[in-house]
Amino acid sequence: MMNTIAPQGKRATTRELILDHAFELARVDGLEGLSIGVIAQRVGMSKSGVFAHFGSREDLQLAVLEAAQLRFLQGVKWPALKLPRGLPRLRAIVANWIQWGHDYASGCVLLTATGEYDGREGPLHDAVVQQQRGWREELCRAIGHAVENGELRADTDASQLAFEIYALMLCLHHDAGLFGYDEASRHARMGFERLLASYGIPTS
Amino acid sequence: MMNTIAPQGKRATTRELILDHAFELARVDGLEGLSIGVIAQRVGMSKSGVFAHFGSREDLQLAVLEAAQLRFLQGVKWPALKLPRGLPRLRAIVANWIQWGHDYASGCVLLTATGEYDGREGPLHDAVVQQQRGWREELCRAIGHAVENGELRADTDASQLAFEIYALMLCLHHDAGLFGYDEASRHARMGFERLLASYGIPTS
DNA sequence: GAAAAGAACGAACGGTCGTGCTATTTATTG
DNA sequence: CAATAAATAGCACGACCGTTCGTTCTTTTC
Repeated sequence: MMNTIAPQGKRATTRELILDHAFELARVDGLEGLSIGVIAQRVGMSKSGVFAHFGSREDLQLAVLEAAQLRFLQGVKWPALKLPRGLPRLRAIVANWIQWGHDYASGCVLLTATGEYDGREGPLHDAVVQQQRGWREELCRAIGHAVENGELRADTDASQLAFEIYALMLCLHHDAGLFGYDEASRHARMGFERLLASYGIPTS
Repeated sequence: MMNTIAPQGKRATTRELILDHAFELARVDGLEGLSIGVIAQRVGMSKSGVFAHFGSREDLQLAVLEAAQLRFLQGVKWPALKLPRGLPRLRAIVANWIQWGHDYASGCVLLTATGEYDGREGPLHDAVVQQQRGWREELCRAIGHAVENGELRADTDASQLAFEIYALMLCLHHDAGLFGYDEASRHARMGFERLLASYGIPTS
């Protein structure tokens, strides 16, 4: 027989186990600080055993980056999709994002990665750019729905508002890591409310 | 005789030469990516020659961090001090900051450093925290002057506005590195104007 | 249960890292 | 110019890096 219990092959299972530990390491040391030896130690495997799952260190880094994005979407985007399009969903995205900032105040792989690869070339740079561009577009789309619903001013520049929301979240992570999450999240929340008030329909 | 030409001892001169090259390297690879061997190669010295100027790699990183801050203050803060306190100076700070984002779009040592050390411990973490805290306080002070002058609303929360300004600058660097400076600086400038409009005295 | 396939191990390679040493060269002083 | 001090070079060490390769152990297939 083949699979009595395991829902997926052993290969995929340990691969995810490796990625779990690699993800935690990358949160602190960044993708560039990842070391196959250290990962192997944490997982309880040999270096070559870990290495065999990814043809190279770079492929491992790419896999960790992808895993990080998956977790971000799971925590921020997907739950928000359950809410109706427009302002409710946009609010949910931001709320989830701020919560995400709490869980990962000690280091977010995605943000660290942009800092590590924005001035370089290669597959990792490209992956980061594509990831960031994609998420920004999703943000613009959510804003667009709110405009269509008449919940935000019709002349709203979606990319501008997306920039400003993203800015708040960046600074949230920045401050949460350095000064503490509580004050940072307060600032972020207030900033977002101010944004909505500014871009919202004036309640005559 | 001693110093015929050289305005300062040879030691200080080559030390600054080393820091120049190290600074450029750190812009791309971060402080954690600095390597004494690579620096020595660029400067045209031996590894041990470079090493002798700083007792350890960590001290070199600290020196680079300090040099980076010096340049930031030179480019952003000091020129703004020539303007009168209040809104003019605050505007100058932001304008210089945005310009700084242009010159260093390919990587800012200070920002990279926060990402590298916010989740760790040690002298570098402490130095980064102190640096960031100091600059944020300066920002709050500049905002406070504008409030005192009656150029911003009396109920302005300086730390909140400082957060929002800092957020814009963070996202400027973020986007400039990934998507290009021009659009990013447009967004940052518009965001700042919107902030001033929001916190400013309503022109009755 | 035997045979084939897959996964992990262990050792080793070439390379780079930061860091000590000891010379040797260069600059400063009397 | 000679003497002294400072600056740099050269070399070696131990540690870790990513990677390769052949072997061993475990799992799947017949």
